[in-house]
Amino acid sequence: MNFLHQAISKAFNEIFDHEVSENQIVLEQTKKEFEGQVTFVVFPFVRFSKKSPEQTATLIGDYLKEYCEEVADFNVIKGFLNIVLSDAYWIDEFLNISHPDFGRLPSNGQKVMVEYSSPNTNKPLHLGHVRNNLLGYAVAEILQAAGFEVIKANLVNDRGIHICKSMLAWQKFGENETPESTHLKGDHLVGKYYVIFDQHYKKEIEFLKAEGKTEEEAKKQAPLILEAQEMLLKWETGDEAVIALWKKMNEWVYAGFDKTYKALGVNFDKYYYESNTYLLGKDIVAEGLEKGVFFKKEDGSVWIDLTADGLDEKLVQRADGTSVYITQDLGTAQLKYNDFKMQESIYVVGNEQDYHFKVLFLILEKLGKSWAKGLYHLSYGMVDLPSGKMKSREGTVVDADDLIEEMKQTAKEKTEALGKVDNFEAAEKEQLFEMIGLGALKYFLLKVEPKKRLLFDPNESIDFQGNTGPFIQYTHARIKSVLAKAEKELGKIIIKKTEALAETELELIQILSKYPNLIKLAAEEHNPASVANYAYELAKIYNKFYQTESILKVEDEDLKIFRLKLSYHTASTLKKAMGLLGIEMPERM
RNA sequence: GGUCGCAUAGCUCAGCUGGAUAGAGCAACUGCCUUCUAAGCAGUAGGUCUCAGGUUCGAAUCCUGAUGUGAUCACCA
Repeated sequence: MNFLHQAISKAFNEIFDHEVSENQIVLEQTKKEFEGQVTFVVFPFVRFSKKSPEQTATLIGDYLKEYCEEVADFNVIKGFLNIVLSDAYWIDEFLNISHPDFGRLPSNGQKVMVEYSSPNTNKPLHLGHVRNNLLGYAVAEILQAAGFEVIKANLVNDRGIHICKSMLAWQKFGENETPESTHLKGDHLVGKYYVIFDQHYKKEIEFLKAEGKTEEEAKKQAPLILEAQEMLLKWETGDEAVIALWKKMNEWVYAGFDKTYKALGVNFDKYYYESNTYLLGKDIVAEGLEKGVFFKKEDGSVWIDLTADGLDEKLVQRADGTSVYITQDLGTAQLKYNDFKMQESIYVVGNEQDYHFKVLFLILEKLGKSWAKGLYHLSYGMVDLPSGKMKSREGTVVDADDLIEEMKQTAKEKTEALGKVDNFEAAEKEQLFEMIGLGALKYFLLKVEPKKRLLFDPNESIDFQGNTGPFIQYTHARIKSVLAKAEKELGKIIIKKTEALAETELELIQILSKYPNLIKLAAEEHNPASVANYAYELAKIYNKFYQTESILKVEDEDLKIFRLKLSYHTASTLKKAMGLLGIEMPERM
């Protein structure tokens, strides 16, 4: 639409003798109820034109119609200049869409890291992690499509008191159970012992309280927690038996996670392990002290004063010299940068840690790290149940593996009920159920803006109709089915289309031509939801087209080929867009 | 209590950087399969965009305040 900006700018110059730069001119899409495709709102400019809005718009319209061959007509309603572009223009636009590289933005030479998933190794993944994984993956894919070089990173939280709890419980009550002996996924087995720990721990607390201790005392003095803490110390000193147990159980968890990751279709280029990074950051603490950014209290603990920035004083190193959470994050941030020298670094982490990241980034900035401005916390809302927050101890978590399995099952039931897959091979059926089930789940989680909290009702199955993944998948399969019947024609080169474009054809070309800009915006905003919503819009418009115009049965050969090509590019754009969300598209369903 | 989010149809959500009569889906109701896949299409009904001020030609959108709701304010991660 560049030519319109130029022409309108020129029009102001020539008609009203006033400079209006091109970037002051905002064009928007014309509302459906009016004629035209592009609207220019003249209200902000009437003070230059010194004419009524209607007159201003009409004068500009006349100018455009005369000097722009793309402008076929216009109409003016109040201060709105609605511009009708010629069919020739839109056909031309369609040829752009047909280019094989359409929608893949050229490399911008920028490197970005997306850290996501970052699980604890003491329990299996739940629905909240699923949202995190899907968001991280999608954002990474979108950035890549927008021309960035992307590194997907996973910072595994593999050490600490939580894993010691599982280890201890297994040691005490596990009777040498293994994933093999129990046929449990490793992460679930370890998670089981995390729960067992908690149950025994609670009993001990009750016991101590019965002896007259306060809740707080009881929590600190329960033998199990003391033993777990002792185990952590042994781990830190490299005790062989503890390390061996730790390795064994972590391996179980990783094998389990790998399955879940695979089922979700996510992947990583780089793993960081907290057991390797938890000691990092002390150099940075020293650096901060030297620069006077940090200060030391009498007991030897190190702090930063952020009260001038509206935050609090924050501890960055304990009196005994050990690291706290933020210490290692400072170190890890530096490590990541040293490894990749990326311009941007995104942390996909829930909004419960907003404050932490605000502090982390601010500290790095105060330390004068040139790369600190490229840090970004992609904060997303929690996934809540109707009963409130998910709590592992109360058994109200929605387990990721269970959910994936249920989605496949539901997909199977719904698909078989429709009776369309009776002639499918068994393997193709299975693949299809998986695609549809996961498509429904992923779309459900990604169509909502990340920062908004999400409500999931386990009693109400995720929809397969309307604004859903399966609807878009269905549209794709439908197109593929038409195309399969016209393979010969598809090879033919376009297109002399002389007839006027049908309304739905025009709408399709319009939305398709917006795809590259959509990718750019979605990348800037780190927002997969806009890609999801786009795919839905596109599918909806296509279905309208499909319903109102015939494709294979039209007499006119040129028109038929045009519509086939239009269908083809719709399918491929749907597939591309949904691919960025990690959603696969079936050839038939 | 301090700080930071969020608030749009009964429910779940869009709303393109301030524009025209605020849009979808689900749920409800009505039509459309001897015609390219009905997981579809077309239609009816459903709104004081939480409230009150302000900014301006114009506000769901920006500002201030209130209310509701969530997160956070650990020498946990």
